[in-house]
Amino acid sequence: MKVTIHDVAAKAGVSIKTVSRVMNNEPSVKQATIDKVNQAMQELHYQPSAAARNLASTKSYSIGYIYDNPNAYYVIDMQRGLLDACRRHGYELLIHPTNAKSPGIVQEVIDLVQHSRLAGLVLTPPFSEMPEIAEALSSINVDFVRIISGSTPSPKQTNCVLVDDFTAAFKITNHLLELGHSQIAFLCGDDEHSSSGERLAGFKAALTKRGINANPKFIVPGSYSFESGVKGATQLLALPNKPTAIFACNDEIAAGALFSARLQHIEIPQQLSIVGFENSPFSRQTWPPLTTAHQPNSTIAQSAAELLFKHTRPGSQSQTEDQPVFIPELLVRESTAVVNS
Amino acid sequence: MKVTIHDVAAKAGVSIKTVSRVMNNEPSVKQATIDKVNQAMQELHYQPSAAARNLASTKSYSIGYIYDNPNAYYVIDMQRGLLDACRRHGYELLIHPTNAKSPGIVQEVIDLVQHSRLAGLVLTPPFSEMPEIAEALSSINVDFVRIISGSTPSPKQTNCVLVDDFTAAFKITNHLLELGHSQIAFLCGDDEHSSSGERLAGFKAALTKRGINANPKFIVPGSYSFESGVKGATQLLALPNKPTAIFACNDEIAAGALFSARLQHIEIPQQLSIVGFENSPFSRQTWPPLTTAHQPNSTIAQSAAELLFKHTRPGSQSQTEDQPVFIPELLVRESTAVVNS
DNA sequence: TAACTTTATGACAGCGCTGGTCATTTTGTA
DNA sequence: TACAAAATGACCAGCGCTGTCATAAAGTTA
Repeated sequence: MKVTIHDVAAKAGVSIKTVSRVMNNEPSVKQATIDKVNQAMQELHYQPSAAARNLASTKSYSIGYIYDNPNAYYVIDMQRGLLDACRRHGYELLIHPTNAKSPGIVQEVIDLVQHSRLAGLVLTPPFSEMPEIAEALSSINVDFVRIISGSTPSPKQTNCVLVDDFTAAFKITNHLLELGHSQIAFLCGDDEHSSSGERLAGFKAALTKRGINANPKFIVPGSYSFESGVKGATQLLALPNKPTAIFACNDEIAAGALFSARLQHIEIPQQLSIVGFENSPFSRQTWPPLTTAHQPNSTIAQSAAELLFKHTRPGSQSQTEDQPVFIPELLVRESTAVVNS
Repeated sequence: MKVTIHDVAAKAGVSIKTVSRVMNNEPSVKQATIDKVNQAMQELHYQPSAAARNLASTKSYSIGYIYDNPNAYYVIDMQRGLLDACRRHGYELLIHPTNAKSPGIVQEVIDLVQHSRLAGLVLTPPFSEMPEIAEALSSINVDFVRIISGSTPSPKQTNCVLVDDFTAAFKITNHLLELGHSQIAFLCGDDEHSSSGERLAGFKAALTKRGINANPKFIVPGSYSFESGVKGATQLLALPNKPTAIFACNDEIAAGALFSARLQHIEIPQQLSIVGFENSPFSRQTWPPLTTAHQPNSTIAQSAAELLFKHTRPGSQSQTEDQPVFIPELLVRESTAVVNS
């Protein structure tokens, strides 16, 4: 019925303490024993009780995920990845949607951590980019992993999982360049999100490499929303020399741009190519479906959780503090075509 | 530092057993004692250890939300509502995304409940409509609340929160009728989801009331997906006598229908009106934005959680088993217009 | 092969609380 | 004043796990 550590121990023919050792990958366990125990755990579908571990141990077995992201698909994917990692390690996940801009946010986070005795926290934008949160967490000695935009592991930014928006944007831009476009506009996301800056930098780098210098009028500030895409594209398409392609900082913006183009009876992709970023379901449900960059959010989340567990677990000391890097991949669909000059 | 039940007992000058009695509001405790203990708890900022209680007690202090819904916005809204209710009552929320069609799903749910010692479960479609889940849960004596499609509280279906898809669909159809449409087609969602049936029934009822009998060719089976919408609409628009309006069972289907119409250069809403259902963000990000029905998911979720707590708490016995009913509201946007005959 | 050092494993006591069983004290009532 | 009823405490087991320390198995040396 309910399988406990005793069942596993019995099945593996060892003591419960040894099972515990394996779970916590403590040293001094023979490989053969580890295998035996692992197999028993698998066969019995054993799941350690977080409650019991929390009670018995000084350390805690739950981690938190704080978020304030309007993109539900992103959040759901993150949750799934975190949950998977947690299940594997017998941790619990505490989700905490909140408002990042609330004045008492730092205290709120501290209270949450202390009250729920969290082992650590996973932070995504905007929280991962708020220095005050990182400071507060450090000051109360709580582990956390940040998922941030960046291309190169830096020794200063430890405990991070990087999403290489720069390189992905570079590749997307190259795709456009290869289709013959040179008049490419860029619709920015929110300034506060560094992902927007990274993507813009990748965009510019690709242009520069081809000897094209970006037309300043083609770089439109905005935010990560459909509305912003509509507005930005409308502005661009009113220009005397229109761009032949638009790089939108995410799929929602791209969908907005698409919308705006439609309003003006501009055919996509014949008269205008549009690319998005993220591969959110939106990108598949526009007409035409968007060329975009796929971000493996669930995998990224898992990786973040694993990193957190590694911190928390003194047993498996990581030699070098590694910072996984994920590069979103170009996904060509029907919103881009050879330039029509 | 950490204050336990012993500290409270000492401060209040009673035994730990009495403190425990107060916390669990067991009978046979004098009011004066209750007050003394409560005061001690307050002064010490005592917070009972959820871990210890969960471990020691047969009852539990967390509820679960099992879901398998491709619609991330729906899930996020539900989570938020549940979380709010949990916070108010000092419960924890355990989220469990899974695959409803997996063969071992019933066992999985049972394992989850037993392993995590859940006080109860909130079920949304498709789980809320799976009799085997309800039976399994009843058999192991676990409380649960189902969010289901239905218009009238039935004494048989207890512990339910109802979403009145019938009435909402009736209203939407009326909107179309008022615009002069009589040739209205219906794109169904999944057969298994009763919401699809309810919406279809509401649709038919509205037609019947106007003395129109639904053309059987205009009722197209399908599923809750973009692809299904594309397919269904394509089929409809190939008919010799095309419909002048399409009622899609949800926004995704509607988006697919929109897509299909676009492919055939049919102008929306001039040549064809399309309505969706749900008011998901999709519906705002199509061109044109969809007329749809808004479902207050977060509020519905809160209501479900409250109902669950009421069950769980023997203290506040509800006189009549109430079944809250929510009616999604018509939201007119630009995908519908007066019929062009 | 004895003597000794490592390594691997097990026995056992708790973590903070609940739930049960009785014994005891404090009330209320006739 | 006597007695039943209500309120409280004392005590124990145990939830499922971890931490500590003792012990057994394996490896090493002379």
